[in-house]
Formats: sequence, C-alpha cells, structure tokens
Amino acid sequence: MEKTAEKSLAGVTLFEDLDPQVVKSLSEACRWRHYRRGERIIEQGSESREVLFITEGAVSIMGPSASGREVAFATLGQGNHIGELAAIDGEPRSASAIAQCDTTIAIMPSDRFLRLLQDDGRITLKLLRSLSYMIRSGDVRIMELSTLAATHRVYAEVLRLAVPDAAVPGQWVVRPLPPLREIASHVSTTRETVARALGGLYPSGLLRRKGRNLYIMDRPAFEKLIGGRAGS
Amino acid sequence: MEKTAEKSLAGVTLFEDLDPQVVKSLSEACRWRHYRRGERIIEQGSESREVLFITEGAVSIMGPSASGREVAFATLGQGNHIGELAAIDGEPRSASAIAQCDTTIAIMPSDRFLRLLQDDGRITLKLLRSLSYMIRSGDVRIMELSTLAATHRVYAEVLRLAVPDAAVPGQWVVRPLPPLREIASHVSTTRETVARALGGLYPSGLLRRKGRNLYIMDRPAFEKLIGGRAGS
DNA sequence: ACCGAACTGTGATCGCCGTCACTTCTGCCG
DNA sequence: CGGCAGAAGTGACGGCGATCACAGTTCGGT
Repeated sequence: MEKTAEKSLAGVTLFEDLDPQVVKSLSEACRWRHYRRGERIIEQGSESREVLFITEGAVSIMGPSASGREVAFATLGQGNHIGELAAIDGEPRSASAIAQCDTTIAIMPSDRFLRLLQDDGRITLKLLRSLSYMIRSGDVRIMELSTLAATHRVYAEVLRLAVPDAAVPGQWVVRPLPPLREIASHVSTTRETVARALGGLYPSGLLRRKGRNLYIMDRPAFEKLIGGRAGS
Repeated sequence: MEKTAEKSLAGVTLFEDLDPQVVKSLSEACRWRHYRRGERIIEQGSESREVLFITEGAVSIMGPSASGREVAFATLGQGNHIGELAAIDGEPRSASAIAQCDTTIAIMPSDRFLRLLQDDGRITLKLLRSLSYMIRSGDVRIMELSTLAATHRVYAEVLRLAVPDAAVPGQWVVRPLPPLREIASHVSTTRETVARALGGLYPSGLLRRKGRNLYIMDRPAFEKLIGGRAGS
C-alpha cells in the first residue's frame, strides 16, 4: 500500500535480456509482498509451487532448522529467484527462506513460470546455468565438509566473503563482517569455533580486525593456510 | 570392435519419449567407448565439454581425490547421463567419473546436446528435473553432514540402499552390501567407522548380516535411531 | 585346491571441536 | 545516563571418530 511504484521485475537476472514490455506484463502477473527482517518467506516441506523473485533486500536459504543447529545453504540478494525447484519438479519445498532484512518479493504462479520456460529458450538456458551453479556450489560445500577441519572451513568462508580493498592494493576486506553466528551456519560449525579461528590469526598479523571490518593482509599466504585448494 | 551391435541410446532416460528414429540418429552422432572397472572416465578440472550416457555398467562420481580422502557424490547406472554441467555452463568438469565395473559409454559433443535442448522442450524439462534432483540430494547430504554424527549417517545410507525383502514382508535388505569403504565414501567417514557402526547393531538384533546381505529386521525402529527424520 | 589381494573386525590412542558457562563489549532506546 | 539485549572472546571439559596397527576372512583366478 505504501508505494505502488517499483513493482517491476526489471532488475531480475533471469529476465534481463527480455523485452521491457514482456517484463512489464510479467510483473503484473505476480503477487507482490513485503517481508520484514526475520520473517519466514517459505516454509520447508510446504506444498506451494510459486516462483519468487527478490526485487529488493536479501534472503537466507536455510535447511530445516528442526532441533537446534541452523544450516544455511545460501544467501541471495536482489535480482535472484527462489523456489524454482518446486515449480520444476512438483515436490515440496526443499528448504526454508527467511528475510535477512526488509525485503520485497514478487510471487509468480508456477504455471506462468513454466509457460515462460516453454516460450523462451533464453530464459530456460539461464535457468539451467543457474541450477548448474547451485550444484557446483553444493559439491564444493560437500567437499569442504568432508575434507576440511572446521577452522579451515571458516578460513575458506572468509575468503569467499572478501573483496579487494580499494584503498590498499593486495589487501582484501570483508566489509562488513557478518555476525559470527551467521558465518558459522554457512560452514556448519559453532559461533565459538569461528571466534577462535579468527582470533587465532590476529597475533600472526595475517588477519586484522577494525570495527566491523576484517582485513586480510596477505591473501596468498592466507589461502595457503587452507590446504592447497587454489581457486575453483 | 567386439560387438558392433547395441550401440544405441534407447535405454537412456533423457531420451525415453523420443521418436526411435531420432534416437537412432543421436546414437550415430556419438563416439562410443568401453571402460574397464576402475578406469577414469572424466578427470575433475579437465576442459572437455561432452555429455556422456551410460548404456551399460555403473559409474561413480567422485570429488577431487587429491590428498587422501575419497568423496563420492553419486553412483549412476544404466540410462543416466554425465557431464551436463560442463556442457551447460562451459566451466571445467566439477568432479571425476570412474567406472565401477565394465561400462559402455556414449559420448556426445556438447553442441549437439545443446541443439537438442533448443529443439525439444521435453528433453529440456527432463534435464531441469534431473538437475533439481541433484540439488535436492546435495542439500540432504549437506544437512546430514551438518547435523548427524558419523554413525547416524551410516544408518541413513544403509536405509537408502535397502529394498523391501521379497521373502519376508516388513523386512528390508541391502543386497549385496557394497564394500564398506564405498559406503564410507558416500557419507564422508572411514571404513572403520562404518564397520563399528554396523557391528554395534548386530547384538541388538536390529541388523543382521548373512554373507553379502544385510537385513534390517525392523525398519521403523531403525529409522528412529537416526533422529526424527521421517522420509524426505 | 591353492595363493594373493582385497575386504573386514577390533583394540588403543589422541586431538579436534561441540557444549556449557562466564565475562566483556557494543550499541540502542528509553 | 543507565540498563538491557545481542554479539564477541575465552576457559574447561569430555566424547566422538580419525588414525595406526594387526589379525582374521572372503574371494577371484589359474
């Protein structure tokens, strides 16, 4: 009810090389909803089949949080889509989705989505690529869980979050560093272990913490810590 | 050189509702090869982009075995396809493939495969479903690695391998039980732990071993051991 | 029926890290 | 300014399971 403006799928990656007119009609075929931070968008196991598009905000994809331990599969931002799997194969939702901050979502009925796939091969190809990426990421994660110690998985995650520091070349930053419990849920360990893993590296000077920023002083040396893995 | 017969993609799931004539022409577009048990079919990281079809035998998909620990992602049998990811996204191969027994493979150039996707939406849909299944399986595995102890992961794997016993209703069998090292590589633990996990249940009578067969005497009770997970 | 190779069961050891329990610390809102 | 909630560091402890080592066993081949 607030702003009727900005109900557009223009920023969605899947649709980026579509005719603006078509995008507009797609936008109108969607139900639009706003979620507040922490709200549950999709419940694992539920029977809905819609495909969702994030036009603003961020969403965490979490495994069934039943019984304690939280497991995060991914964090998706603006332009991403959620819920393709259920639309494609008709199975219940494989995971839950939770708004990480205030978030605007477009909800498309699954039959509309499937028709779209039939009509436009470019979208289908993009979707195939997107699924491929998900599989590859999953495989990497399984490898890490199988072969890397918890501490090293934390290092790997930090490396993934880091971007080159604009100010000092050769230096990398994680800015802002997410809450440790969130990092923990991405590499399947505990908040305490993350704290100890990072804390253990401050003395050596490889890692430095300034407020909410984490600096990687020497990336190659840091990579070497993990254990041979180059950069797949 | 042995039998020129039987170079047909007829048994491949992806093509099952295609016109036999089309299947025949596809079969001829493939390079055919035979692999012996243990031979490496695809090397992780390599730059080939072909799509492979298993017409006979079985193949293990393994993570980069570098440095000791073997990680198995899946075991695929007759009618399955391998190598779609590289064909779709053009990235290097994400995993290695190893023949589990003597195996016949059809090798299709990636451009032929992609053309096929463009021309026939039914194949594309099947492929999408197949990728969905891979993602869901991967998610389950990540959940298990994150929340289940090694012993319980072994139980879960046994449950996955079991089929209802034709003779005794209510009883389930794993027949034949794969080598323990193979089970271990599917749930990311060691041969010894698998042996101890199973061995620990013989006294209780829940599990019984006869030669190469493993009997689950009481499935519901066995499921309860794992920890609440019903049957997703 | 043999022999070697691969597979299996078990014991002993030990380090990682999950769990519990506190103590700081950093905002944030009254 | 003061108190409260969520986040972050750290110590102590204990158990699971990886690792090493070896004995027993099954299987395939000739």
